[in-house]
Amino acid sequence: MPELPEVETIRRDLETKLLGHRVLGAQVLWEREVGYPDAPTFAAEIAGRDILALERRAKYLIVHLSEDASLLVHLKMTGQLLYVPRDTPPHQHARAVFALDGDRELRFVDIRKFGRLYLVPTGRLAEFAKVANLGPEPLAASFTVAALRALLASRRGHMKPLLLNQEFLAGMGNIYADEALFRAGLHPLRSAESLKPRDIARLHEAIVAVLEESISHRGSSINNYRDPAGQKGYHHVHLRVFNRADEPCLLCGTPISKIRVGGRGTHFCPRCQRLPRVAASRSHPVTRGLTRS
DNA sequence: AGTAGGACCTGGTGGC
DNA sequence: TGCCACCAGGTCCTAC
Repeated sequence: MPELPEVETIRRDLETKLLGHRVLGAQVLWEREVGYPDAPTFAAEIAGRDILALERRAKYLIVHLSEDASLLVHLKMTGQLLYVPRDTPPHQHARAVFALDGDRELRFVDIRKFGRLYLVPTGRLAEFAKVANLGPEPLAASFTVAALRALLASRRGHMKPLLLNQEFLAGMGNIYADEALFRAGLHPLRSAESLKPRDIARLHEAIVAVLEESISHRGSSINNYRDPAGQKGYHHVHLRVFNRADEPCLLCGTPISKIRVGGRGTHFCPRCQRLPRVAASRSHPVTRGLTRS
């Protein structure tokens, strides 16, 4: 599941390989993965453009091209962008192939067909709905404790779904939401309005730390994530709660709990991430038992 | 504004 | 061994 650290790793890798090169042509193998414009137009329009820059916004990879066009890629759960020699045998799950100068190809491989490609005018990128409604970047210098406090001031509801909301904060997914809450000592069902200044400061530190640590390990490969060379990241061995249900907490030894929150598998330590009694009875009457487990 | 549930998809897994 | 139900999750959509 590519989240911010995985997409950032891909961006950095591809930047060293793609800058200054040209897209000779594109072949769309599964038309529904092209979100805009229609697939034939997409393929025709991208041909002949030079690659000027690579940017990441939330979980989107943005490839800036010449003549006022940008390619937006969302990998969703199983998407991969593979940079390979042209004579590499075809991938079974390739959904689009971009021919590049220099006998290379960029292949968009996506087992589950959830990923999306968009080709939009660079000048109108900011108003493109997918980008326009995104919240702040957690690794930007402007994302301070005060900024997080301001974001939280107008929010209610549980912390886990809030961290997954891309309009609240851009780039967190299921893995790093669980990891950040663990690191901050906050229960996933903790209500946003119940956070004290001390909690917000810890959460801020936790969000930045888990994302930066993961980037330094080239992301987490729980299932399908691969970098442009087809290699796994190695941060998943450093995860403290995600995918560790029933295993001992690394801090206190208590078995990690797994519950469903907002329809998502959610991992936490019932001892290190206690739900305050008041918040428990007010926001979620059944959760008091969960803190014991 | 929030919550829930369905839709989109396929591969892997566990039960029988 | 084979079959099948079910699960995984990012985002969008609808309904409440």
